[in-house]
Amino acid sequence: MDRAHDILVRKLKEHSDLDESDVEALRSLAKTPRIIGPHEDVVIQGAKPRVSVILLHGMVARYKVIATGRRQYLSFHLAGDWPDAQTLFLERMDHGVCALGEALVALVPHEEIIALFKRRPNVGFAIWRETLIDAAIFREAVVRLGARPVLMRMAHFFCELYYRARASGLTKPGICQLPIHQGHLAETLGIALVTVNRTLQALRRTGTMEFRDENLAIHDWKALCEIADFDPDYLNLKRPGRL
Amino acid sequence: MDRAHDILVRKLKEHSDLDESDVEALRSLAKTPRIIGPHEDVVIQGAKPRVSVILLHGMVARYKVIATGRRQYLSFHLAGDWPDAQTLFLERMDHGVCALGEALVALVPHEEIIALFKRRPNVGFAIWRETLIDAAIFREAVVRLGARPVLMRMAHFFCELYYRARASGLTKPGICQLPIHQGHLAETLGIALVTVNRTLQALRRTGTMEFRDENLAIHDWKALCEIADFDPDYLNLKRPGRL
DNA sequence: CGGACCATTGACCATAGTCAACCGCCGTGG
DNA sequence: CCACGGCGGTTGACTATGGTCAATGGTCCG
Repeated sequence: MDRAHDILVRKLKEHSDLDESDVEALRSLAKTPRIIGPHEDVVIQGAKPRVSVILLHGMVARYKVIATGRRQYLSFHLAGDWPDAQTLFLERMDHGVCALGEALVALVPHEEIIALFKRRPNVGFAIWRETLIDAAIFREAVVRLGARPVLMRMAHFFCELYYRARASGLTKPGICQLPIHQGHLAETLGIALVTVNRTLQALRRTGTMEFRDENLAIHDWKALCEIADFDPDYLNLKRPGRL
Repeated sequence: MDRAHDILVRKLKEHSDLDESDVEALRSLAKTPRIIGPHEDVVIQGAKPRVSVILLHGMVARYKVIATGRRQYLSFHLAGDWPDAQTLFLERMDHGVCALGEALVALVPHEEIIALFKRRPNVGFAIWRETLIDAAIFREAVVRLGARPVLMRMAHFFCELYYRARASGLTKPGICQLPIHQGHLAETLGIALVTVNRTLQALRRTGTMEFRDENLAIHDWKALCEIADFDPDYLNLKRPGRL
């Protein structure tokens, strides 16, 4: 699980400073690998996990199901993300986590992590920061759903995902593979499936981006950001990386 | 500022265990009081504050303004809340905080708080938990905006606010004073002002609640929760308190 | 008394939702 | 081998929810 360690450290360094001893301490954490099949749940809504999940490969999504049966996706996660970090201090999962394509995760026991925080507060602060960025992403999702018209909403969603993927080195220039289907978009953006389809076409017609067959192609990043009113500040990444 | 200390400790104890020394350590924090006028900003979007805000009295709201000029409220805060706790580890405010009615806050220097975490990890964990509950509330807001029809959405909003106010002892039985106007509701729930008005009327007609003149009256809590599909689990409060 | 602000109402409109059919691709099994 | 079924995506016709625009009323305050 040395690869797990590298991915985790790389991600935390996107926003936090870690010294040699911090990195060393993170290496010492027990990391149990697990493969998750497409659409399989990694964490069940309502569970009380005693381990945390670090995503090593693939994509997972967090979601809630409400009484009407409708599913709402909350966020999408890429390699290095820690999609259930909040279980460190919130006992019960208020949502589920599922894999989109096939995913590889590492499981780390809570007690080890918390013991580590006491030894090395800086590691705790880095992970705390990770959870705060997570919250910042939710805030932006609130704005997206509450204040942005549909075209802008979808454009903004793709901007965020592309930007984050790029910061983590998961893109080819202008291209990004995402195991996301139109149904996921509907349940993320709060619109009907047919509207997703029509809005994707409208986005294609702008000439700025194209999403089909699980592939996102960015043709004109700057113009797309204009359409989306996208400003990556809220992601709090240290090295913006020119796009 | 002893009152500030009491309010803060009381709030943290809604979800976390603090021992005598923890409480004592929190008492030692410097707390500078400040009065905020109605609609005045407590924290400006884009600022890089070196102090954190603890709300002692009144209500504040967090919001973002997007390029179109539309304002989206993200959350509302009651006495004891720590509306900008994330500035402890995220340098730049991605949103603003404004007072609704008149509000009283206490300002606490970041450096003191962070030094305290190193001495007493448990206090850090309590405040970390506070920020995680904050994130849980944003997640629920995402679901509200993305998945719930308008009547349910508004009912859910009032359920949350009433439940939180009650947990903090800020309600009279079935009654809660909230300095919120219909315009705020529109920019919180992602609907037009006229729709707010009509939906409030629809809610009155259900006989479960009434909101007018800044007063929320709950007539039938259980039925209202049904309409709202409200389940307070996500608030992670220790003592649910029968309603 | 006049103006500002908030709430309310009515008439009309537009965006997105519902319903339903069809296409293309792929994997499976007769 | 090809037929079939399932799934994801696409399209069209119609509907409905909520938005826009505009006017009115009430209350508080200067």
